[in-house]
Amino acid sequence: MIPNQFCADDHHTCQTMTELMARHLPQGKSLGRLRCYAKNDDIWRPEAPSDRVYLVQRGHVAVVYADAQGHEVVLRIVEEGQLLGELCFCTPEQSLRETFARSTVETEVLEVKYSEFVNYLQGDLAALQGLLFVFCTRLGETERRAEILMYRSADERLSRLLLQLAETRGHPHKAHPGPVTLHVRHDELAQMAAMSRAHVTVTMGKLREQGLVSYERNRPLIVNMPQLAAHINKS
Amino acid sequence: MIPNQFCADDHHTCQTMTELMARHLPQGKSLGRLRCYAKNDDIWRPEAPSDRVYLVQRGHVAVVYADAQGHEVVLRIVEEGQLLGELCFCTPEQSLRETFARSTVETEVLEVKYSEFVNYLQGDLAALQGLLFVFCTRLGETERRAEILMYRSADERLSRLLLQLAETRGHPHKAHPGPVTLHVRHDELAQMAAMSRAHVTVTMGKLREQGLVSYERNRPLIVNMPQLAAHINKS
DNA sequence: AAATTGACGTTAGCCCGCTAACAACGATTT
DNA sequence: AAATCGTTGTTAGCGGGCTAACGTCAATTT
Repeated sequence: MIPNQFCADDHHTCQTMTELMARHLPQGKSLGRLRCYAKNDDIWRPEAPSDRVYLVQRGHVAVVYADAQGHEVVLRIVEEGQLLGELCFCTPEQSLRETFARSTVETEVLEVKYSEFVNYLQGDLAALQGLLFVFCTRLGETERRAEILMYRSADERLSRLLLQLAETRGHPHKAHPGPVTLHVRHDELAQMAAMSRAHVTVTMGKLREQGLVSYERNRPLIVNMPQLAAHINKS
Repeated sequence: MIPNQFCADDHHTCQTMTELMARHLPQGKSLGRLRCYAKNDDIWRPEAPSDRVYLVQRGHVAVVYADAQGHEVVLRIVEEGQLLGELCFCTPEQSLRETFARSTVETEVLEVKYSEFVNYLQGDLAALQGLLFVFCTRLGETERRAEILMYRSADERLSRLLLQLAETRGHPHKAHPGPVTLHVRHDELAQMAAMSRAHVTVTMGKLREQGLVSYERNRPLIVNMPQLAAHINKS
């Protein structure tokens, strides 16, 4: 009943569980409809009703908030196997999304009507557990994101962001404990750390000089996690 | 089964539900133990195990993160009737909290061991629904907080923060739609908006000149919500 | 091969917000 | 009444990060 039993003692296992649950959710009943999007397509726009949820099958989706001036900030990146949508039972069908959901690469999603999703959940206790996992993981990530943004120096915000990204979506290097690789551009980092792209490049350059990260043109970013963690605790 | 049925179409109703659920959670079984704290007491510290959850009966609790230099940021304010604790099933008993929970006024909390909490949830479907509500509300608030922090100008961050606070914990003025009152100090605003206290005072002064808020020494803060919302959309 | 595109790199100048320090004022304590 | 405390108000000076505008380099397109 309570997901605890499925869960080891680290957060990473929990996140894996979340993805598994999400994968199992609708496929048994062959719910929904498969949709494909090219890079930079909008999956929804602010004026769209939030009457459906999505399961990302392949690719990445950024949830983006844009203010009146068109200033955009990335609220979240949703990856393969994860749920996408306002997962809130308080503001269902009638209300509007107030964000963009935009594919950052070529992406396939399974689109499920909200009412069908709810029906499915009602009949399946395991699905409810899965949903608890999703909320749990999302909340943790979002709190961490907010924590990062409260730091005022660019160095600190960027270092902390890289650490979080490395922990949540980094691919470890063949059994080495330290470095993990990330695929992320400077302008994406800028939107996530609330900095300008130019200053991200400058700051990343300094981190590279210190050996905390390494990257080159068209090479993945390698984050040296233990050293970066140490850097944060004494800056 | 699905909380949707309990829930009207606005977020405020949902939040009320959350509090009601939290109130009903453990009291039927007389779980836990009542504890009292004076102002500025620590309910937990970073090195404490996260083996229990709390229900705030009276008062306010701030969840605070402090880095190595003692720089403190307020992650959340938990109010009367709300759940306090790492509500995550992934990192239970063994792990440590990495934050402070500190009463901002005289506070009473009901302390419930994590294992008892889980037992209770296993037997009570309504409690599980309540938990879903809690997650839902928390996630929404936290995302909004992160969104606020991504803005770079002090004016914008502070305006948006005031609007959020007014929406989530403002007391409306006798049937007037516009202004709501808040009890919050400048240094608290500073910690939430990631600014210095001095600059909060300066910025608040400007907002006051424009008639968007009004306050005086030892008077509650009055936020003029519609005008403030308009101010944001054209700054 | 040439042109175009997309991403990283660099710099000058400016402005915002921080630090630090102190003043003003009300409330509470002694 | 005097002193202390907590909160808001104010300012000078400085530094960090932004804007804007370019340059560089590799990959892709034509």
